[in-house]
Amino acid sequence: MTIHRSIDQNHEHSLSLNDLHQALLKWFSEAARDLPWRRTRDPYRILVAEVMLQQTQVDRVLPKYAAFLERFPTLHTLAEAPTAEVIRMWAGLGYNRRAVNLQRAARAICARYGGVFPRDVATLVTLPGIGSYTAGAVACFAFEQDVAFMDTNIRRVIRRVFTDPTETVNERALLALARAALPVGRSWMWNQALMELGSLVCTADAPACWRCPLRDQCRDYAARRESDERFASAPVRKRLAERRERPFIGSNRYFRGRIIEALRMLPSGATFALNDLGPQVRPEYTPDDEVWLTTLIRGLERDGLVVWTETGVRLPE
DNA sequence: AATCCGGGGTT
DNA sequence: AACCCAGGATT
Repeated sequence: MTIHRSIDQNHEHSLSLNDLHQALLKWFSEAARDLPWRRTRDPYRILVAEVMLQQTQVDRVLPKYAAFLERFPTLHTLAEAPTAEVIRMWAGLGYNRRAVNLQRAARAICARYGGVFPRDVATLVTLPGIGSYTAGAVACFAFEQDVAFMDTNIRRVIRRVFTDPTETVNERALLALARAALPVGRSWMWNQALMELGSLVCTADAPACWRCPLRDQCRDYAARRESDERFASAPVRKRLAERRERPFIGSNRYFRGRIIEALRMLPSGATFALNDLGPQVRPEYTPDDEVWLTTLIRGLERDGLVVWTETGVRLPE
């Protein structure tokens, strides 16, 4: 089935893609949150926001975003700052590799492109920590290009509105649908609106269809209205109990975070001796745990998050 | 395709 | 306790 047939099929009842654009863009202009990264087209500020927002909720990013930009107001200030300082400003956001990669990207832009921000997706994806989503988001939100990209919100909205609820659709097909649905010239607002809708209305479970501007044009809503029992019962889609998430406390990730947090407390340049770091990170630490600790440190070292010398462990300068 | 990578909030 | 979240990189 072609993309256009698939989209047209949604609107066989006299509703066109243009109506879909109108409905969502109108809703966005009325309901959108006032978020700082929507008030700028500075590619540096857009990039910082997009990296922070990777797997991290808006409410948690907001205060960190302001502080980070105050400390590193431009691409150059970030590129020239000590990495330790960048990692410190990342506290509370998690996935600390993002901080290192963000600075590496800033340095690469300065080194490779003379500080001139790349505009096209193909170049952006070559930068560290920038994948297909972030590259598309920067191209669209900073340079207002008509590009489609997938994040968890856009993916969910596109699937519900455009695809058969009984079928599974792969990523490539979803991206093709998103591309075909772009309103040329207004993709900035369109992509923002898709994300805002997925975040505020078309949520993962218990979507608020009654206040959705796309309700009458949504295949998922139509299907669930057909079988009203499923529509009435609250959980739309029960999580399958297979492959459950592993406990976080005690995990590798947990202790990596503890190590970085301990190192952040140190004055700049100071190192943490291995025998002091162990008990700081894990109260019941004994010398027998040294292999366990050094394995963690090697992993952090590989990610560029720590430096390990004879005197001990510290954040990279 | 799976797994790893933080950590806080929600249910 | 399980699940979610403006993903990316590695294997």
